Amino acid sequence: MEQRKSSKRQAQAAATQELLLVAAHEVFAERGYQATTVGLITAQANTAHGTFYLYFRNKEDVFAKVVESVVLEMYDHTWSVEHLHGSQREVLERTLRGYLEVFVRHAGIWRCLLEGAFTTPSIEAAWGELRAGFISRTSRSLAHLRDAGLIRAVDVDVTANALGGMVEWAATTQFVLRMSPVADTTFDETVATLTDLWYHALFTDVRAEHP
Amino acid sequence: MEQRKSSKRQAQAAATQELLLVAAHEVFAERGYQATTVGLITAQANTAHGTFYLYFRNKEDVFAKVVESVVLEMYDHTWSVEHLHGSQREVLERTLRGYLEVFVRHAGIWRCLLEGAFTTPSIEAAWGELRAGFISRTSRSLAHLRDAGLIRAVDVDVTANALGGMVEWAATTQFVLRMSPVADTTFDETVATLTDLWYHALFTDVRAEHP
Amino acid sequence: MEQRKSSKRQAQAAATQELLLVAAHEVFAERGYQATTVGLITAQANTAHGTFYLYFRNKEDVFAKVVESVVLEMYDHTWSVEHLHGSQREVLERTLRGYLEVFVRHAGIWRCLLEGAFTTPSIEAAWGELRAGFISRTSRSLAHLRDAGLIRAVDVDVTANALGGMVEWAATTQFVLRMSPVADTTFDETVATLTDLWYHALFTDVRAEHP
Amino acid sequence: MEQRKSSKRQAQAAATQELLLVAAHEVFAERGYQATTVGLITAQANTAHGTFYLYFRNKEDVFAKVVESVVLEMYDHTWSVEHLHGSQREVLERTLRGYLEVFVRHAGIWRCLLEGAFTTPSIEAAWGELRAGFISRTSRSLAHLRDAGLIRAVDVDVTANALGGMVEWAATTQFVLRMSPVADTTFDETVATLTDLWYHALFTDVRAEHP
DNA sequence: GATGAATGAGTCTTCATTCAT
DNA sequence: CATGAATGAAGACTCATTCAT
Repeated sequence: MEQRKSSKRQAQAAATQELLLVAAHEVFAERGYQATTVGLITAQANTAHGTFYLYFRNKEDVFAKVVESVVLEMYDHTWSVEHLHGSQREVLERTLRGYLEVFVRHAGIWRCLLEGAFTTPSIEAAWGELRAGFISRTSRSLAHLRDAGLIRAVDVDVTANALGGMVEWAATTQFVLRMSPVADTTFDETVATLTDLWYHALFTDVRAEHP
Repeated sequence: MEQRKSSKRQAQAAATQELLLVAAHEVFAERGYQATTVGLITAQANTAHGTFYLYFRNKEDVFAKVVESVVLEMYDHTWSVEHLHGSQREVLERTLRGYLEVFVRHAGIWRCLLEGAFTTPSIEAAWGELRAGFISRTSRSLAHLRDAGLIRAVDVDVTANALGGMVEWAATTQFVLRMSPVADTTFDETVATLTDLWYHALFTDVRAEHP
Repeated sequence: MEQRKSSKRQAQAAATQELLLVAAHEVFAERGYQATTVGLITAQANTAHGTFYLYFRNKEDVFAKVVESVVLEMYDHTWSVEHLHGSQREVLERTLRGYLEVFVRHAGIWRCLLEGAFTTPSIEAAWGELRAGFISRTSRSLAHLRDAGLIRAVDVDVTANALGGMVEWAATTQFVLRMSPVADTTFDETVATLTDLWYHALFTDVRAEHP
Repeated sequence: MEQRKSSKRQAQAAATQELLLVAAHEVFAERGYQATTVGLITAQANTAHGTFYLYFRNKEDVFAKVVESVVLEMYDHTWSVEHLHGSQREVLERTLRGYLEVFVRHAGIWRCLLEGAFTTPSIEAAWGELRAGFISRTSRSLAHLRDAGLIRAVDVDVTANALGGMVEWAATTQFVLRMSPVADTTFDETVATLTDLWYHALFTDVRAEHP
């Protein structure tokens, strides 16, 4: 009897936490990091103000939890040797396209993440970890390709950070900040150009494939 | 006599404004945008709180003034066809090195600018303007080079934004956020790799120069 | 149980709001509109500064709430045809006496209301509404009396505003501003004279009643 | 030589003071008492901020000086026995019309005066003095008329304050506060009704003149 | 588990007034 | 006489966090 009651309570608790998490996601995505207040989150969740503090230490804490899932999804679309079918260039394009699609879908949270990272050390650190994993995986892929003679000999860490960052930042300036002169460029043009730049920057068979 | 009086006054006023500007620069660079308060700035400048409002409308206003000079200096180190002496690659390297040197020197303000841009619409807009100028100049240079047959046919706007952003963001992740795995990469390595990527991504005489 | 909890909470909240309202009333009456600060109100109520903002948007908001009850009470003592028992003159005197008694009791708030009205557009508007209701009712009463041939043919709107205002302003100069030469006139003298003026200004049976 | 210089200086000083006085008048009339700042006055006068304090102790001080002339002009249009030509009623009407014309012309300052009086004790006192003079003169006139048997036996002080206040306040509600229902009444209607009310409230030959 | 009332620290901004030039 | 730079006190408002119920 006690048991059942307790598990019921646990379920209830989990549901409430999820409720708050979803509400937080929505508010963060819409209003940004610092403009989001605990009050707005609980209002969105139809919860009492105090309930928030049963599940999260503070705004930083929820945000970390909201961000994690989103960022993981984004960085999961990493280009990895395992997915190689088709030519290198096609693989590259598919990968970049996948990444950018997720990016556009989560533009609000991404923007909020950048804001939070520049504002709050713990968020900066958390994001740094997630991003490092992504860059390292890219870096290892590049090392494989280099060892296989498919790409030029480059410093794979710096290169992974630079080219990965190129995509990340091009997407941010275009889809989040909507900066000119690229504000009106189409998604496909962007994918094509970024693929092209990655490809020529690294691959050795450039002349062969595009005579 | 009247003249001298007046000019003395003006000099004094200008000095106070400069004092506040320098103080603001220091505080912003050290503590970031939102953590900076008018009180901290006036304390740093050893002026009364109210004095601040004699010279600036509010925090946003000083920040705009602090940022402008810094960003202009940064974006002035743009790569332009006029400076072409030596091989293309050498010009490119010199340009990137110059940009990155200014960048490292002003890392604190740059970080603060990003934070402010993600926080405050007016800062976002102001930075957008400055950056657009920089990207457009790069874009025009690329168009010249392309017309001269020195680089491949690319979408110059997207490319300028992507490659310009690559440098901007690589510098940010490495020198401002100190993210692994590039946190400990040397300045020279970064310059070399970024130059290399730019070069191969665009130039047509790749094989000729590096057989 | 839930119910009782909730209603207890509600009672507590209502009590706090009432506490603040009473405190605000006291401070406003004593110090006037602009000299009253939220800090003074919360100090008087022994609550935290922030508590105030749980129940009121700002000073204007509390003031509106404080004023409403007082002004309604004041203007409720309007002379209306329904209350006619005794001669016209007796009814008139009873009405004016009632109004002036409430007036004297709330002199502090009345003074504050005038100050607020001349200072703050929204208060001016709110007071205007309340007063318009009062004047219109008087106006309608006058129309009835005129149609019944009891008073002379006059522009009832202008007359209601003028004679209503006469009482309002005589009371203000005497009981609020304590202006000479009426500062030391007794309450009863004032009632008598105002009644007399109203009466002769309007009624047709003047000669009959006071030959 | 010293003499001439000094008188020149005095003239200059007087001119500057006048300049500030006029500027203050304009600003007070337009923005009201508390919204007027020393800065606004000096800006309007094209004077340095500090110059103000050479001629006036503070805002209260200028305001007293601005108000005096205006109020005197207003209250000068008092109804006095000396001006009696034509019937009593005609004299009365001319007097009220004159008062209201001045009133409408100075509505801005009048409003400001009321605001200031309810805000600042010294202004209240100063206005009280001026107004007392006006009421007393009216009071004395009424005494004369009463002794001559032209008006009924009334308490002349209370009556002067009440009927004088009736006009003052009717004008305020209509021309300054634009309160309904009299906001759209014409000037002439108001003059006519106020005259009518004064007349019937006091004069003994009512039936004779208007059978 | 949930509630929501209460707290109070922290910042911005205005403006009267002074005083060195 | 005139200037205008500098001062600093004062008050409004927000919001993260706690805790009694």
